[in-house]
Amino acid sequence: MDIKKTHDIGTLGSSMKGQKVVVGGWVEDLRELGKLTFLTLRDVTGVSQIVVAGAENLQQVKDLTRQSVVQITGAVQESKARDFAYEIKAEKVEILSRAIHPLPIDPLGRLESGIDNRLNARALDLRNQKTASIFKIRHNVLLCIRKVLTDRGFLEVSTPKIIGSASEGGANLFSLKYFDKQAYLAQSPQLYKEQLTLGLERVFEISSFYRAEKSHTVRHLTEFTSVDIESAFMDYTDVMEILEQLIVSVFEHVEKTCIQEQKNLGMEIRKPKAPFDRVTYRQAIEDLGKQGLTLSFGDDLLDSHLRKLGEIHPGFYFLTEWPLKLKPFYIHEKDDDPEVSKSFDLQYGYLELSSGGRRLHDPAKIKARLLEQGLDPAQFEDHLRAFDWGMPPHSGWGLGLDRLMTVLTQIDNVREVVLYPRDPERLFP
RNA sequence: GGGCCGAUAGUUCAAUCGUAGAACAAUCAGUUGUCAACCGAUAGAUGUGGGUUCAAUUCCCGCUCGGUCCA
Repeated sequence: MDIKKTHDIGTLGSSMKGQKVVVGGWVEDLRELGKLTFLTLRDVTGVSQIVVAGAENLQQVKDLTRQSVVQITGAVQESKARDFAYEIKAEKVEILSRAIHPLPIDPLGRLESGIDNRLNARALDLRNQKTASIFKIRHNVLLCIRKVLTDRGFLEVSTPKIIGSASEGGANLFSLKYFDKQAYLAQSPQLYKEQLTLGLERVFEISSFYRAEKSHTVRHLTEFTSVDIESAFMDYTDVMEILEQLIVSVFEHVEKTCIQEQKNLGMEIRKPKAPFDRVTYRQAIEDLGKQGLTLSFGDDLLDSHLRKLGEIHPGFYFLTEWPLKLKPFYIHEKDDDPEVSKSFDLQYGYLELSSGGRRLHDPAKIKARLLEQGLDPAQFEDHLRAFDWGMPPHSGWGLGLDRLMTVLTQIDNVREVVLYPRDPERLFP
């Protein structure tokens, strides 16, 4: 049987009256009126109405279920329907695949199923135009990120996800058996991307990373997508600017290109204004002190603190110059204030979207910091070797793509914006 | 790991210590212009183990699963 479509539904129009077409798609809805049946047929490009008449064709669609796959051969004609400018009068109806009934969720979303049911039937959930819109937006976000970074002279790279030693200290790593060796799943491309600056100067990676944290919240996943950049000859303020411009570009791009998706989601994307506020850690704890939350220099900011800061600074802002001791071993200290680091987080309200900074490039300093943090420099031998081969001063950041998606789409739960999310409980599908 | 909330029909919800109700979906009948079609009929459910009670879906405890907040 020939399954060649002559047209995608989105390419049809009322100007094609009388033209014979072959279309294929999923039965979204069907209305039987005795000697006449209307089908609403959807493919990935759009939706159309099919009119079925005649004893033989009616027999074909008599026990047709919603979401079944059909191929229609027919002619385009004018429609009297309110919602369709044209329709297809079916000459031949072929059922290519039958959907069972009942389906585990209502893919039209007329009755909105709970997230657990939808994730259990995720592939089907994508027939819901609201859900599909999220992932069309995600595609456009990725497209834009690649374009912006490429235009800035960054090269896209892929680093290993199976790693032989714990890259930033052992906590929170998934371990796995690698034949007869111990291996781990990478929680960040940090060490690799730093090394790559000495050969490629400016690199970025968009990839999944893994964190074995038993956090069950709307913003944590054990497998998440990270956008990472690392650049030689840039200070932390330079990569902050790149991040800021990237965020603005992403919002602008989606605002312009995803009109229908915004409609489907019932939301409007509004481009944020650059520059974002820059708030130093010292300023932040001072502000918190005024709100009755007393902190000393060196205290980490808890969720409650970040929420309060989020109230003071709604939207995007940078939280900069953290105490060095709160930062990983590879972060550079400030020249005039060695207690403070050349580091920043990009926040959206209370939500941390990105973390970055200037990195140490002097191997002696790195070794000292490793010891300070109770880590064994011998474990980092492979990494440290590269620092003797002409390691340039460099800076970078990692951006949580899934979290950015929740901000962009104004959706609370990060599971909504990931096709098959992994959290401490969910391993299937 | 801890707190709070929850688990009722395929789905989304309601109710009750004593016959568990609706909407959408389904099945059957009718309908040649529907478009979240209409119309009549039919069928379909209290997560799991224990306890209290004459009686538990309802109250209590454990477990499992989910949601959410915190660490």
